[in-house]
Amino acid sequence: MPRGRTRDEEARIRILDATFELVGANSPGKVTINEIAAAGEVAKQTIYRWWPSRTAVLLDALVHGTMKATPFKETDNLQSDFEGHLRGVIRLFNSPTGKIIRELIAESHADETIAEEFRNRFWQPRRDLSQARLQRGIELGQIRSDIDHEVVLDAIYGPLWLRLLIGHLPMKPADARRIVDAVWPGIAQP
Amino acid sequence: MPRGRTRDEEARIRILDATFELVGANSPGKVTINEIAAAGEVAKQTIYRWWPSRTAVLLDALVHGTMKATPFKETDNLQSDFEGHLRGVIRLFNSPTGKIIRELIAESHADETIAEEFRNRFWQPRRDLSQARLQRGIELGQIRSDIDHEVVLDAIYGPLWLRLLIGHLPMKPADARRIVDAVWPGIAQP
DNA sequence: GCTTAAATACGAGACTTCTAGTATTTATAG
DNA sequence: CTATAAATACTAGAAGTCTCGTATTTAAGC
Repeated sequence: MPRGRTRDEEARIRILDATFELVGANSPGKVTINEIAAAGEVAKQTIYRWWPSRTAVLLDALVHGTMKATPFKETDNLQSDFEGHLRGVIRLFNSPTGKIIRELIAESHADETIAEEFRNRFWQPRRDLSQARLQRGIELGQIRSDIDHEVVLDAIYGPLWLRLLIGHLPMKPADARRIVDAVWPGIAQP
Repeated sequence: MPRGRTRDEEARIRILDATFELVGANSPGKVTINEIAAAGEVAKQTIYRWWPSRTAVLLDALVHGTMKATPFKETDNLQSDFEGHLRGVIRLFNSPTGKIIRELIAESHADETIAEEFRNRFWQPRRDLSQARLQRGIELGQIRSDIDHEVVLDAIYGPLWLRLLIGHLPMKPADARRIVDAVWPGIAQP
């Protein structure tokens, strides 16, 4: 047991909650560290004692505020499982979470460390989930075995990310069906 | 003919060229206006006389440096036309142009004006090109007529954008074939 | 047990640094 | 005479650092 005052766990949670809420609520512009500190009722230095940068706080807030993975059912109909999962992710992206993701992607451009952490802590776990399901589909003979997993996953989830980041069109939960329908014939076992 | 000294056209080009080169060459971090001014051998105020913001310069530099649209052949084989076009775009995204696009997307997050201009001046023209080709395919009976164009285009080009912006995997020109192959069965006229 | 010292965290806010964008002044081209 | 360009000082705002006083917890001395 280390000596000294212990970390204020409630402060940590207040910081992450405040960050998540501020970024999700405030329109595009940046949320400053001072605002986060004020909203979390915490001194700025308390933030910098535990996080190396503003962006690191954002990333933690994202992971903290989106803990529960979007569910991925496992029925005997793989196609509708994917459709359901995609629909869930679409909903997630249309919530405040979407704004935080956008901001993190933006910041990632200037900070490869954050880019990597984003992939490791947010992107990859979800990716692995879909990937495993795809693999299972192959073993069950529902999916062609000669496909490039990465390309298929990018084709299914890419349109959603594209619309989130470019903003040319909204992405509705109902689009999940269209997307999966468009891609499925190319990957299903004939 | 306007009175007074005329605009220095060479300076304008030096600014755009310098911007394009600096963003493309320098690793992730931001290129500052001062650096651009120095590299273009121009006073900072000369930049702000003609562009409203740093990001506006970036956007002009992108359009200026990527003038020639990636070619879109029109043979009797629509599938391979799409594949060829996608291959071209992949190559473009792997060049310095890719970095400028990433930076612009990042900046767009905090500036909806730029986001809109980016879509209008870079995204939409290319989108329209692909869209027209898709429409033509329908008229020729090669493509199903009941598909959602937007979703199909997002599925074809989404993976590329995804890999550019997330950086989880590189996108090679050879992937163009895999992507189009994956999507095509879902849209081709049976 | 009780007191005290050591170690660490927190709050508050001044301070530093960096960069976008503005303003001013002087020179130069049409 | 008029508008642009160069040079450079200036303003504003935000990230991140530093300092100081205070609070909290463990360990040592008695």
